[in-house]
Amino acid sequence: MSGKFPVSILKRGVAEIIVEEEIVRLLESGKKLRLKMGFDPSRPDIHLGHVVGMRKLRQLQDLGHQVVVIVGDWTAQIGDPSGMSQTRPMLSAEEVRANAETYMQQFFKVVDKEKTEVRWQSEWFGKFSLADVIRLTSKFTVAQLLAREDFSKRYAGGRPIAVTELLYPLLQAYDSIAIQADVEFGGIDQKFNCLMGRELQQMIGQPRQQVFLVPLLVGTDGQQKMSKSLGNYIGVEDPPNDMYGKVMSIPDSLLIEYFELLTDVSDKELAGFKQQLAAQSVNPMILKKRLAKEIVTQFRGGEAAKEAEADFEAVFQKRGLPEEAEEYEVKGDYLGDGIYRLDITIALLEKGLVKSRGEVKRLLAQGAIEVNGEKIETAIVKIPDVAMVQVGKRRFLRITIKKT
RNA sequence: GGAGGGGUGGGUGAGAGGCUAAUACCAACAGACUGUAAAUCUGUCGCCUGAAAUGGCUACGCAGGUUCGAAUCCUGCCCCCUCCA
Repeated sequence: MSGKFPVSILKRGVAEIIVEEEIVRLLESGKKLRLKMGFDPSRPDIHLGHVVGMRKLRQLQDLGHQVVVIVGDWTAQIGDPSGMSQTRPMLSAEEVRANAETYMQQFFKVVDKEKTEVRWQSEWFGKFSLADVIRLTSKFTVAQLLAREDFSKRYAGGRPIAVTELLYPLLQAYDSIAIQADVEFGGIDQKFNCLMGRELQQMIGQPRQQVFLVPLLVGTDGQQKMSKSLGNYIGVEDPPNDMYGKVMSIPDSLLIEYFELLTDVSDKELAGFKQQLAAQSVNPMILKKRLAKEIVTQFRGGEAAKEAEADFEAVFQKRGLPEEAEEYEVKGDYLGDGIYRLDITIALLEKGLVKSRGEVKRLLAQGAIEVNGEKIETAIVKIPDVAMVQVGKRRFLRITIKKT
C-alpha cells in the first residue's frame, strides 16, 4: 500500500481535501490509514448521493486502508428534541439497530466489508458523564461554533438555532478521537464538522485527521442536492427498472457530473463525452443510457441492467409494454364470445396504480388509460380474459379474469 | 417575567365574514412533441356519488361561540419564533 497511488483518487469526484500535502504524505508513508465515515441511522436508505463518498472509500480500501464506519446511534437516540431539524427525529434503540442493519447491507454494495470496522457511537458516549460533556464543550467558544456558515446565517437572520444543534459538531469531532481517525470523509457540507474533529484531536495531542470532502450530488430535479426528503433521489435499493428510469430522467446537463462521480468511465473517455455534447454530435440520450446501464450494473449486475434497458426501450422509446407487470385477478360479467365486462377502477385502486377514484376520472378525461393498447373513455371495459392496462407511461397492470 | 410575531392544502406562501376546495409559485401527475422518465408547450392537481351540470363530505393548530353564512369575528386552550430581562 505504500508509495504509488493513482492521482485520480485525489482529483476526480473530490470537492476539497484538507490538507492535500499531508494526505499525500500519509498515503505515501505506507501506513494503514483509518478512514472515518459517520452515518446517521435516523435515515437508513442510501442513495447515489452517498455513493459518491462511498466510492472514494472503496478506492482507498483497494489500496489497503481501513474504513471505520461510525453508527451515530447515540445521537440518533437523543434526536433533536427541539424539533428544529426534521432530519433528526428521536429514535428507539431497536429502530436504530434495524436502520443500521439495512444501511450496512447497502453500504457494503460499494464498500469492502472485509476492510471495514463498524463502531457504535454509544461505545464511548454511553459512558459519558455530564462532567465529560461540559469538559468537551469548554474547549470551544460560541464564536467558533457560529463560524459554521449554516449557523452564522441563521443567527444573523434571527432564525432559531437549537443548543443541541450546536453540540452535534462537538460530538462528531469527539468520534474522531474515539476511533483515532486519520482521515474523515464527508460531503462538502460536512466541512465544518470535520474540521472540528481535526482541532479537537490536536487539542488532546492526537495526530490531526485529514479531511476529505466530496461534492454533493445534485438530484434528479437538477436543482437541489440529492436527498430522500426532497424526493429527487435514486436509491441503491431501487428496483432496476426504476433505477434505470430515474437515471434517464436526470437533466442532460447533469450527465458528465454523474459519470464523473458515479462511474469508472475513464477520464479520457469522459473528455470525449464532453466534446461530443458540446459539439452536439451525440444525442444526450445515448450517453444517458450508457450512464444508466453503468449505474444499474454496479448495484444489480449486468443482467439486470440489460433487462432494465430492454424494458426502457420497449416502454418509452417504442411506447410498448414491459416484460413484466403486476397481476390482478377479478371476476367479470361474461358477455359471451369470450368477452367479459368489468370496471377496472377497483383493480387500479387496490394495486395502488391510482390514489383515488377521482384520479381515475381525471386520467380517463386526459386519455391516459389504455387497455390492450386502446385508449378508453370509461372505467368500464369489455375485455377478453386477459388485459394489459396501462396508466400514463409507466404504470402497468395485467388483469386476468377469474374463472369460476 | 415583559413585549411582539406566527400556526393555511406535499412544500413555499396569499387571503382578513359570502364571489374560497381556498390566489401564486414549486413539486407531482397527464397529454403533445422528442431517438430521453432531458428540455419545451398544454392541461390536471381534497375525498365520495353520478355520464355530466350538480350534489354530499372533509379541510385553513385544537375546542367552543357569534352569524342565514367563518380560514376570515369572539372566547379558551395548545404549539412555534424573535427581542428585552
